[in-house]
Amino acid sequence: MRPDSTGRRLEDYPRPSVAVDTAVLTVVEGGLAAVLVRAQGDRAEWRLPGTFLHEGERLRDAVMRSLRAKAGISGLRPRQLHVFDSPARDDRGWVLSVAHVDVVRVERLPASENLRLTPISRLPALKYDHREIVGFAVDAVRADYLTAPDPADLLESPFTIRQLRLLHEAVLGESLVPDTFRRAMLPHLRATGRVRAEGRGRPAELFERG
Amino acid sequence: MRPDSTGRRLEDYPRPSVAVDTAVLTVVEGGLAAVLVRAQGDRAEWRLPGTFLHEGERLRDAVMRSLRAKAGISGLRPRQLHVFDSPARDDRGWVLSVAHVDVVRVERLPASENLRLTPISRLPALKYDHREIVGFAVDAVRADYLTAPDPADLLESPFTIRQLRLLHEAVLGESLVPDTFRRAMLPHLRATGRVRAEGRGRPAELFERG
DNA sequence: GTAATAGTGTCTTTCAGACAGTATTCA
DNA sequence: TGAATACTGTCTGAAAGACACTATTAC
Repeated sequence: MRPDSTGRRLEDYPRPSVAVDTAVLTVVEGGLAAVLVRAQGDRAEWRLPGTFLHEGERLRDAVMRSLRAKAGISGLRPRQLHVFDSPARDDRGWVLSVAHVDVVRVERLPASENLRLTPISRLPALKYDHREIVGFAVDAVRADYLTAPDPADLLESPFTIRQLRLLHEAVLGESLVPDTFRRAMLPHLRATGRVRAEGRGRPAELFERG
Repeated sequence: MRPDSTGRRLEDYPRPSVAVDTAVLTVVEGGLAAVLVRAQGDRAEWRLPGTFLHEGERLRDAVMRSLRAKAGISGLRPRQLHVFDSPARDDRGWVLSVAHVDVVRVERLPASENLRLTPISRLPALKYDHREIVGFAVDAVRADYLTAPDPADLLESPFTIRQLRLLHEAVLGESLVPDTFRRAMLPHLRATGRVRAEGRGRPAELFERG
């Protein structure tokens, strides 16, 4: 390798281990929930799925690999959140963690002994700074759901505006005014002309993302 | 060091070099400008100030150190933007760059042969992915200036609302409606009771961040 | 029929933008 | 005095929230 502007070569610099840790969020029972994993031997220590970066690997590829390996999930669109860099954050040594978030449909989560889906309001103690990562993830996803209809593609298309509103209420953790929500979302939706009955009452029109 | 859950030890994992690169932004002549530096021997290659992480060093400390060493700036509040991770982004080897932004008053920038202040609309070719970093930085700073009065503390306090508006217009790169701007900012300001004459016309009331 | 849900029309409130009118200073 | 800038008050239009009314279904 070539020397840099200070005359030193790349190998002369200390190098941290770099990990990716991902908050996988989904919606269950009217609210956001996070996927937690635990190591085989450890009954109690829950954490977010993560892994160390492989040689020359891109961060999003490492995220996908860790989700597949640790949680059996095929990730979709991991999004970078923040680098956690406290020198003492990992007792094994100097480890930087690049936190990510990915939002997936609950049906894509496999059942497993070492996997757990927990509402974000009732998270257990998590290893490292993983609780903080969930906080970053929730903020990021909620910000997205303020403006666009179901940006994480959680709803099967087509859907009714009621389904869409219930989903947004679950993600945001607060109820929305139906009138205002309908008016805000209609410009971003395309009407299919078809309708679907949901229990009692007049069947609702079906829409697609526009 | 202790082995991790897979039985491997930290040193068994490949480790990338980790750099920090910082877009230092300021306001000159009615618009945003970025600080560019060049290495001693290189007449043409401009880049953002940056450095490699030292052993156990925190990212913000590395940013402060690089600004002091490469540009003679005492940074203020560097903010993390994004990790650039393309394996080919640095021809010296595998280098991750954690991009940052810091906003400083133009008076704090020293004059130097190897330092240049360039309006963001007329950036020259930059090394690595540094042009993209400036883009992230500009977006982040503009988002801040949409809601709060001078969040980067560029204006000496106290200031008039006209001064504040001209600053926000410079940062955002667009003119603002004076009436609306005044109404939006007043709740976040504290009146000092004093006034200041700026050329002709009725002197303007002076405010502080509230 | 009644209850329940979907969708439409309209009223009120709020706020941004426009603008007129007043206040205060310099030339 | 007139020009320039600061500030205040009011009008208009757009959008959110509230709510009444109609439409369509299950029971």
